[in-house]
Amino acid sequence: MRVVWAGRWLRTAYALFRDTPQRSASRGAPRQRRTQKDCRAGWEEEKSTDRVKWRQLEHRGPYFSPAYEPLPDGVRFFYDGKPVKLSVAAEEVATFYAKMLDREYTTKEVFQNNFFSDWQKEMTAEERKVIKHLDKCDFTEMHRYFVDKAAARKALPREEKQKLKEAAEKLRQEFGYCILDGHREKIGNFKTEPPGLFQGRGDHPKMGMVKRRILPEDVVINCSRDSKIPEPPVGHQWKEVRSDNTVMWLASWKENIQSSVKYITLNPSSKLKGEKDWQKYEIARRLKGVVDEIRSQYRADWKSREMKRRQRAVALYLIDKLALRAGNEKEEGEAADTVGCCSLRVEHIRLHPAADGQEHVVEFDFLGKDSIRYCNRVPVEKPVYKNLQLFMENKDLGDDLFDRLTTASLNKHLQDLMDGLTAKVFRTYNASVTLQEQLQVLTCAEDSIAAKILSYNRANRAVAILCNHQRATPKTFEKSMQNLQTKIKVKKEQLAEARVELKRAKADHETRGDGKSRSLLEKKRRVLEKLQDQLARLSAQATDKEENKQVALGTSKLNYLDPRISIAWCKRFRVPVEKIYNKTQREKFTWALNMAGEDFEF
DNA sequence: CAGCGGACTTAGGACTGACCTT
DNA sequence: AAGGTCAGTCCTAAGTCCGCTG
Repeated sequence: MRVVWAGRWLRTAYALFRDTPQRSASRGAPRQRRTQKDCRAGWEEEKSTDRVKWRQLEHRGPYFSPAYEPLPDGVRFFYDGKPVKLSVAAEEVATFYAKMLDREYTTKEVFQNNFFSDWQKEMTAEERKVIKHLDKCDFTEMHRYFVDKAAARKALPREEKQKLKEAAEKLRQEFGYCILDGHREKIGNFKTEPPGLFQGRGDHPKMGMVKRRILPEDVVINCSRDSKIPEPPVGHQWKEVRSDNTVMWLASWKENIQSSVKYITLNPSSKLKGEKDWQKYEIARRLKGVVDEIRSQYRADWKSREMKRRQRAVALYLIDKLALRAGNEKEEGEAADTVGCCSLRVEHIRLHPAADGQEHVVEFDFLGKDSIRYCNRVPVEKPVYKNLQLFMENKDLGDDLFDRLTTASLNKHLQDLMDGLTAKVFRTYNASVTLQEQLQVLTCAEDSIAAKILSYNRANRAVAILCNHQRATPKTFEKSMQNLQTKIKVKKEQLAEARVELKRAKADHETRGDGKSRSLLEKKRRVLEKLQDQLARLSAQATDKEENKQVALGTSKLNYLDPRISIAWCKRFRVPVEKIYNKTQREKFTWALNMAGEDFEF
């Protein structure tokens, strides 16, 4: 099987090269990842060509958040009604809290407890003796100070604002770029994360903990040996300088909340990131070629005698059909309680023999990534239903649904089915295929550009819904919807008026029949047409807005939809690509922009 | 050979600033 | 000038998956 797919891969790559002769020479196709088993003799070569990410890397290191500036004397903190002058360290942490005072987040008990306990660690022994309870602390004067400061900044005269802007631009020019293999590339995040209070999403056990300041002494620099090594800020030194060209990051440090590593990395517009993006979609396209076979296999496995195999087959069905995430295990108490497919628990599903006029309905209700709720009722094939029943037998609500399955074992199996296949590839594959199908179904060649864009957004929306990409209803939604409706109403009135005028002009022309009345008639006709056009555009906008209220389109557009599908669609239907992708998005998808002709098929 | 940490992708919300109206 | 609105940008948390290690 491997050999067959390698052949397919080469053909695909070749086809891509032909589309883009100008790029192929410099870029090269993404390389297929090979396992040692496949090609033992070629392994050394693979190591040098596949794992190596760059030959030259030079940059300025991260830009550090400015040192803490103590509050002016007039800004006081009160404990139990009395002003208390805090030590600098304790004051700094207090300002973190004070800045957030108006956020609902800070009222949560976990947040307050975590904050207070971490704050006490920064206090002097004296302060600890006095400051015993958070509810006796009064940060309002501090809070007001920061609010005023923000307002003052906003109210700055134009020239001052211009100066600030120029300073920021200078900083970006200085720190925001690196040289990678001779090319100047944008860096994604060139600043270290400033200290503050940790804000996890959902019910996070660590919310409110103090995220400490990052110093050069925490930072590992990664750059090429012969490059100009970045200078640490005066009086400081780097934790380490290394030259590891098998990784893409420029600098890293360990963060103190989860003790995970944070990185300074390239911007998505960079060549290296672009190549990886391309590679991701090529893997998804290879899945298209084998997905039928994989589907028949997991169907067969629903009847397997081996429980492990059955669970794997049912989980894979859910991942494929519902675009669920893999669902790695998480350490309890370290993060919010969220799940994906493999980590689903009995409490997260309910089985209905019949519901909504359909048979074998499974109701899902769980918190997924970012504690976004996944709530869905879906009819499934009977053997799936029966298997789920079986997996739930004699279990408690808190038990794992798939107790014999891990993401590692699932991915290992997938790897055997297709080189490079993992659970998340199904999401990419199904998202892209859905976009392509929906565009096909929804687009009318005769439509106006506005109507075509509405169709595009609808296709995009179908994917976002599949992937459960939600957003909070924008705070100004009601208001802005109302404004739009008013505009529509006004436009309708104008339209009615224009109709009357056209009629009048028509009658006038019929009686008079001269050139002047004709040109007036034509003019009225044009006005009417223009108004109709504007109304159609507004209505489309309103529909789009309403349907999009709680759906986030950006995530799928940026991460799941092969840009070549959209670009091909734009070319085929004469929609300017700028209507679909803004400047940043076009930069990210540069790799695809010239590659996809109008006949590109995912 | 599981468990863990590192590296990288995916994610939603906050913030910003350009543009428009009042 | 002030205030409102919105797209675009920034931010960093939270996933996935891999490779190393004991």
